[in-house]
Amino acid sequence: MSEYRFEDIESRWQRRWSETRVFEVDVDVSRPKFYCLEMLPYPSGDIHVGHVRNYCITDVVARFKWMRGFNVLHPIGWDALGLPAENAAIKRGVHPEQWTRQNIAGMKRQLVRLGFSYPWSREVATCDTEYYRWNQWFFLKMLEKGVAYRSKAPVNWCPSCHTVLANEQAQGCECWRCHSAVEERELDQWFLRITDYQDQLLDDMRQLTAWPERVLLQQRNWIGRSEGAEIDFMVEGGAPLRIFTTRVDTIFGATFMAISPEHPRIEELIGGASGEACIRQDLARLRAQDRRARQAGEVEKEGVFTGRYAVNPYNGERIPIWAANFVLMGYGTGAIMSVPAHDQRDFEFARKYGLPVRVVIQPAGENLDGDMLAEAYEGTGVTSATGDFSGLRNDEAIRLMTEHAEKRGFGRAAVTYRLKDWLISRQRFWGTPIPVLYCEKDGMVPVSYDDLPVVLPKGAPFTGEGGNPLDKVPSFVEARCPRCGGRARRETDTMDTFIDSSWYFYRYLSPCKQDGPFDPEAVRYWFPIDLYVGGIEHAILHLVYARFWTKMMRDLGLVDFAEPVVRLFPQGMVHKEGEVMSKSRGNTVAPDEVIAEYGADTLRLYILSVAPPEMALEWSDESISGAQRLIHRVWRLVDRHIETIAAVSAFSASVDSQAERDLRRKTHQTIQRVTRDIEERMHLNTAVAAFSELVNEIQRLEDRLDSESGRVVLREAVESLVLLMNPYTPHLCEELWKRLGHQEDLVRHAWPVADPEIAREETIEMAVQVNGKVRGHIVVPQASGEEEIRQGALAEPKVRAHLEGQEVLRVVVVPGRLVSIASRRS
RNA sequence: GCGGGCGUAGCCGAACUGGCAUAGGCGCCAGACUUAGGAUCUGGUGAGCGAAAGCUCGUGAGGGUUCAAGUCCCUCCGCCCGCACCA
Repeated sequence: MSEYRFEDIESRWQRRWSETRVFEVDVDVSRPKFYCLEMLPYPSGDIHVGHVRNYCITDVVARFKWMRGFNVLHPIGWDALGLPAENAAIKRGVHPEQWTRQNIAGMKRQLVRLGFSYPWSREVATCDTEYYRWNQWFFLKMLEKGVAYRSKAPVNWCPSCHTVLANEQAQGCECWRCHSAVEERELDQWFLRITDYQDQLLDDMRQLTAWPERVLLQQRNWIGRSEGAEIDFMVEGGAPLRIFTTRVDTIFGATFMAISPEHPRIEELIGGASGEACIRQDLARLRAQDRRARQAGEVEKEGVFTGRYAVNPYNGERIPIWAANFVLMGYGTGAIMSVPAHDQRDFEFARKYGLPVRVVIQPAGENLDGDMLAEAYEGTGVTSATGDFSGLRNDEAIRLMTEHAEKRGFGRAAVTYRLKDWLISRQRFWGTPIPVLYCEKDGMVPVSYDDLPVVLPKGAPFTGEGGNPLDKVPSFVEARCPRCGGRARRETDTMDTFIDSSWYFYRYLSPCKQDGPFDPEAVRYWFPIDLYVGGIEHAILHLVYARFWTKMMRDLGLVDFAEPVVRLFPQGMVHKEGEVMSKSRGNTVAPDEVIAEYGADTLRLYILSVAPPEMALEWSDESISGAQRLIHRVWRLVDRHIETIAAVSAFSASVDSQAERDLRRKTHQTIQRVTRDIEERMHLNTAVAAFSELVNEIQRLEDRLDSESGRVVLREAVESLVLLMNPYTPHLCEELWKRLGHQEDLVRHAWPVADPEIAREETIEMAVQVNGKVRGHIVVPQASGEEEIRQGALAEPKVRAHLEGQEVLRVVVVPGRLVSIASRRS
């Protein structure tokens, strides 16, 4: 009996896969393709079993698709630019590139050790100059089209990361990377006009039928499309003030206006007011309130009267203009009409400052009084006390009142979005240099295409102080203007690394291409991505950017479709001791130790068997022994039958004993189950249960299979098992396959096909219920008719006993399932 | 507050369109084989009652629809995730 030595087996097959380049693929129009993608990992150092889970899922699907005859692209690369490398440089004095390359080498070794089916010739690292040069190329294209632009704007600054952040990356006023509170700064920065695509990003969600609804929902919320109207209120002694509202139907109930303390016109409005100094002091206090708490509505509503009045264009009413902390400059126009009767925020504010509350929408069958209200009424109803617009259903009022504003020229229907343009400048070194120059004479000048790439310089000082190290490299900063040849200063901001990950899946198709970011022919063949597996935390960062990027490329004429990913599959997190496993929590389990003790196949099988891939998985060191045992059982099973099995010829003998029929049936049922579990349902864990059942069944029957035909059946069962398990435990299965006398690599071998005739049960055991309780079982032939089953059920002794003295009211026969008898005392 | 998800044995989890709840694994118990076992194999393992056949209860709680509910509907509880003064 031979021993299962996973170190030998796994290293041998890993070597073979590498030497025979078995996972390398090319465009082959004669075969159907499958593009199986996992999210680009950041090379932080060690991978933990959380990452491993992601890659196990795609590896099972990739190997399965191979065996189903697809031409499978399952590439991997590295999200290799970004802050941690630079922080490591500051801390330890290693260059970010060196740190990154070392980490990549280490992680690559781990991935190879896990036996994943990657075409390594397509490996891409975004810190390769040949990668990021295309970031620069895209940037120049976008600059030409006006998609990239530079603008001064209030932006989010992370004091700990020493750089600005995009809106998406500072949700809840917290830095997505380090969770520091971000500050607002007014800076000149580079943006991408993602807002040009906001409606497409929403509308094209219709195409994303294989994306989880919660991801689409998160994206919809983030884009935050809101339909309403813009109305200009005249300001006494000043220019009109524009507000945005979704409830123009309540405008007759506006009893004051409120503007953000940060509103650009605030100085003008308070200028010359009585008590100006006091007002200014109050404003300063409001502005100093914690930004996050203010945005989250956690601070009490406060404000100050500016001393000025506006005029409601619908009724000519004069209303005071207040500055209020609950009005945010970042949304709409930064000014609102306040309708306390119909908006809870306005209501709270009005009560605090004694401002009038006037009801103008009456709910059906009620007559609300502003002075009596305990809270705002925000529902639907009929307009009242609204002049010419009285007595209308409020949705109708919105339509008519908007029309009125348009006719009179003081307002119009308008749509507001929460999405902001993508701020891509970063004041850090380890990113793609933005390819522009600032000439003393010509101003901002793009680097010419011929001068790409603009390469990150060697020898930058990583001190952690004094801003971006790029600023301190004269050979980088000092340049010639491509237009006039005069002195120019190079832009030292680098790009957000989310740019790198917005299009890497195109680069995989032609990673060495010199004259373009990717080969259009290859895109035509491989795209769209059939399956994209990764963490849910990217629902509105990476995945919105990536969708935008493809649309932008389509508008550049580079691709002819709008959405890159057919099916998105967010895998569940791995937890340990009830918490998400992560480096920052310090509760990671490294695959290396597990592999050293159990082998890669056991780790893979365990991770996949314990929970469905989309659900959270609680890591447990104990239950891994279940996977280990299954592998040992399969190993020994093949081992003890290898000689008898190898001796039998292909299928010939007739199958006649009960044991033979039982095992054949189980074999074909298992093929059906596993195929469906992987292909249709992605229930990768239940397939493992099916493996166990088949092994159990083989062991139960093996002693009764020593005839010629028995050995044939046994061979079919064992070989099917090896084929079915191959996506999960490829080293083991390749080894067993070879021992079983085959030459071919398993990925090249066809997936087994079930014969439904063989898989079908000969007889069916059906439960018989009497008044909802199972009282007996009957065994009927497969082909029984309903009447036959019905008679059998009524004749079953235990059923008869329960029907004693009862009148049968109804008999429901569900063929193949059960019989349900309803009765009552007669 | 709004939106989404989840809640099944001691633990992880099965149960596709309503159809015998608890497949498979872990753990535990017993037995076999063994110099030995943390190896392997076999059997058992939801709760209560019972000598047994069997009966009753049982999918977070309560109600409903149905011949039949883990699954559908209503009310509530708990946990997780997302959004949140968005005008």
